[in-house]
Amino acid sequence: MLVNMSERPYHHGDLRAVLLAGAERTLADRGPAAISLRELARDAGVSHAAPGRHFKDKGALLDALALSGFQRLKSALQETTVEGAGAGARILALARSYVDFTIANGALLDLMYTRKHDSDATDQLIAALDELLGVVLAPILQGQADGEIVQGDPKPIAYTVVSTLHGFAFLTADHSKEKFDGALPAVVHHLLHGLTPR
Amino acid sequence: MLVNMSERPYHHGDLRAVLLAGAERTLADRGPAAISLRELARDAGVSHAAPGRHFKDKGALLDALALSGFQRLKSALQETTVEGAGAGARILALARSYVDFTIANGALLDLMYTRKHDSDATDQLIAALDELLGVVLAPILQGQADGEIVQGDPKPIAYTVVSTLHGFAFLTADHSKEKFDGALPAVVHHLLHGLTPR
DNA sequence: CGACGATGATGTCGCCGTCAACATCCGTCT
DNA sequence: AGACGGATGTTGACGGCGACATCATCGTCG
Repeated sequence: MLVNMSERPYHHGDLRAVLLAGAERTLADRGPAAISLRELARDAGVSHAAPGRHFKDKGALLDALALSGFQRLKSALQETTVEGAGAGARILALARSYVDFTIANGALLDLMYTRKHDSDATDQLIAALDELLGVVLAPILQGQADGEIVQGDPKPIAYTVVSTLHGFAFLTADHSKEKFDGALPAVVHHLLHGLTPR
Repeated sequence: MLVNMSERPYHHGDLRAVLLAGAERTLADRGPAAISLRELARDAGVSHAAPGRHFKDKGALLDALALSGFQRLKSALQETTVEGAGAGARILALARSYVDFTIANGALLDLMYTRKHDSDATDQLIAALDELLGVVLAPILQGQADGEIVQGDPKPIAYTVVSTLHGFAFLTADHSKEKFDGALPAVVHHLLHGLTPR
């Protein structure tokens, strides 16, 4: 099972991963329309049809890319641990992570949410999104147990949080970072404490 | 300046609009990747290079499509007038409009937010998004004047509202309508009254 | 050691976007 | 009126692309 990484034998040995990495690079550099299987093959030093062995068609490659994006986003959110802080601080930290990911991987995030609509991996991608929802649900349940989050069905609460995070990250990615980034604490504050006077 | 709409002379007379309409149709039916200038030209009964007279390249057509989407979304939100109701009802109505538009024009909404990232019409598209922000800002100012919305800088409040609307609409479009649609009133309630106990 | 499945190479097909060169129409200026 | 020029449409060509069929090579396992 050993692979010689310095030479270039008949079999590449790592082609699938190289193609995905190259695709993500062009995605970030020149947009999704610039992703070309043939170009990726050239860059990998492989024939123009070789990618077909690893991805049924171009869409399958994009799906794999989107899926890896969901996994990384989920990891980023899960690793956002705030030691001993309250529910508000936890949600703010989640929001920061989401925004950071969006800024660092804007085009990838677009792809993640676009591939879901027309793709034969829709089910997998929606499942990945549901896992994201789960990551947000946990701190809410904890917050309810601690009396820091209002009681009631936690799912609509999670929807509210996820909606706001996602929507705000989108605004941040589209406009210049400066314009919105400073607004994040205020937005989370309004999310936590409401828009109506108390 | 009169145009004969029933015959098909050398000059089409309405090609630009026909191309846009056809593109939107394929976008909704078969996704953005299925949009082909040559196919649109065939459907319009015109030569394969004719679209080039109206759109510098394919990207320009997609930009025009996205821009028209922003204009229609803005109109839909502006026409969402709730007679004599409070700020909460106004925001709920805005949310419903946004969700309705998303469900009816999911692929178009994707395009609207994707073209912004890599396009030479980025400025126009961002300006269109800013106008959307303005549509939400107005009811908030009104609500503050009426004492129904918490005082303070209205912009972060508008960001919060827009973020939640956009994010929730996205969730609704991605998952099945049934799963999320019923949650809209609860989400708006949490947005208005906050997540922390009062 | 031989067969087989996985992976890659080569060649081909049709479609696409774009451009250049040419044709036609229409409003406008003289 | 009539010529001109800009806007719009046509024709032909070029290179790139995704997909497929066919052949070549490799590693593995019986």
